[in-house]
Amino acid sequence: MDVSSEKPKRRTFKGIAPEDRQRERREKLMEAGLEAYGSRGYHGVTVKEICAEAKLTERYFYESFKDREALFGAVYQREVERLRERVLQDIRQRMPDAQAMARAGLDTFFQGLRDDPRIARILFVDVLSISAEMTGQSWRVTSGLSGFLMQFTQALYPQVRTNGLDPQLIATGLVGACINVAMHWVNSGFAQPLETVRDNCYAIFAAVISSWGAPAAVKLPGKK
Amino acid sequence: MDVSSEKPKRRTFKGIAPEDRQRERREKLMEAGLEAYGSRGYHGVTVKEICAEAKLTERYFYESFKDREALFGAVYQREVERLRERVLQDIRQRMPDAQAMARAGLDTFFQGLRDDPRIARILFVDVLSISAEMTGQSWRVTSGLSGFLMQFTQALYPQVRTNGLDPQLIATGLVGACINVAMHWVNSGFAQPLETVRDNCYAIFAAVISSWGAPAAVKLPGKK
DNA sequence: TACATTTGACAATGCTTCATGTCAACATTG
DNA sequence: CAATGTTGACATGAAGCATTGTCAAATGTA
Repeated sequence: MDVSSEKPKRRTFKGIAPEDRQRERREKLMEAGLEAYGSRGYHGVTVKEICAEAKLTERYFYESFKDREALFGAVYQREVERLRERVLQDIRQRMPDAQAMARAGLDTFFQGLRDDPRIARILFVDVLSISAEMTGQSWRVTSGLSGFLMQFTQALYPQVRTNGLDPQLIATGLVGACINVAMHWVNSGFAQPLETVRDNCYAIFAAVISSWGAPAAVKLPGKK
Repeated sequence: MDVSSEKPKRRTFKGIAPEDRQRERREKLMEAGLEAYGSRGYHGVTVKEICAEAKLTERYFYESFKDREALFGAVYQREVERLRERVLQDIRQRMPDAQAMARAGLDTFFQGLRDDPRIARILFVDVLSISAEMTGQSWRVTSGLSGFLMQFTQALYPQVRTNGLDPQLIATGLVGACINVAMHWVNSGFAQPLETVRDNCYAIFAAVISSWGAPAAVKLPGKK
């Protein structure tokens, strides 16, 4: 009896273990999602299109992701962490030279967007217009970035006098400045050289920090 | 013959001329669109819902607007211009005191968003994820704002030395700072007092301008 | 070779939306 | 009151989409 409840035995196929095959499919779907969402936007893309891009069928989509939003969330999360890791690593390498750290962080940030312009749209635009959950996730990410920036400057310049200002708000503003510059830069097809963009953003950072009386970051960047 | 091409004669109804009725319907649809798009977002709203909100039927929607996007575009355009006019007017009134002008402009900007938080989402979020046309429109609006800001500071501080920086990029950054601060402020349910938000944004402006060697805007805002 | 699993192509279902059309009730004019 | 424009409620059609299901061919296992 009980024939209907037999579990099918999973096995290798084309010399690849079942878990590996599934991981590969998931990977292909993530890449396809990055491509589709990053170029046409979340709302302009169907599951079918993603599957066609990944050369898989809908069945495998729902094998790895509950729905369209789950795929976007996974892509978003991965790209955020990739970019964050790259930036953090380059910042750490420049310790403890504050100016070099800030410049390297900006440099890597913009370089990451130029290397793959698709992620700009995903990280800064689409994520805000999908659902309350995704919006909240984005909000936490950028808030975390602001918090990091705040702690970063306060650790570097403990003597700083912020004159009654709110460092968290200032950090939010600086993050917004970078994001807006990045969006316009991407949107313009990278009209300016990377160094120009990085230097101008750094100049805003430096101006704000030096207005707090901190000494190190004042020097304006000369053209190398 | 030719009975079928008879045009119906338009006439008054409930004491109101046909053009006025139509204008009123259009008005109600714009208000309903503002409410719906501003709270649930463009993609979370159907034509039916907007009509229900406006207490009109679909027929009257398509009387005034070609499609969903046209309504959003009209709402966006109107709210941009309303806010811009308010800000410009308050800036003009403070001429030529640069500090007062900048502070008044920021003040009115944030006040406009607090008065009607729905427009924040429409102006800064949804417009970017509808179509290439709407994205371009938003891009032109914020670029125009950056351009205005640039001319504004250059006119006020003609002696300014920007040390090889790109004023257009800096202005883009400053606009982005305001927008990001505004979004987080709205999103937090206006956690900070308006004056705090305004002062902190102004501090970023002042820091950047004073880093260019301009004298007037240096003074940090004391609590009134 | 016999049989079970995996895969791809695609059909089927059920739902939602946009956009247009129908029609009877109501308001206005003459 | 009669004729006609106006309105609201609802029907309809066409399309798109998410999700599940079917089935035969390809592939691995015993």
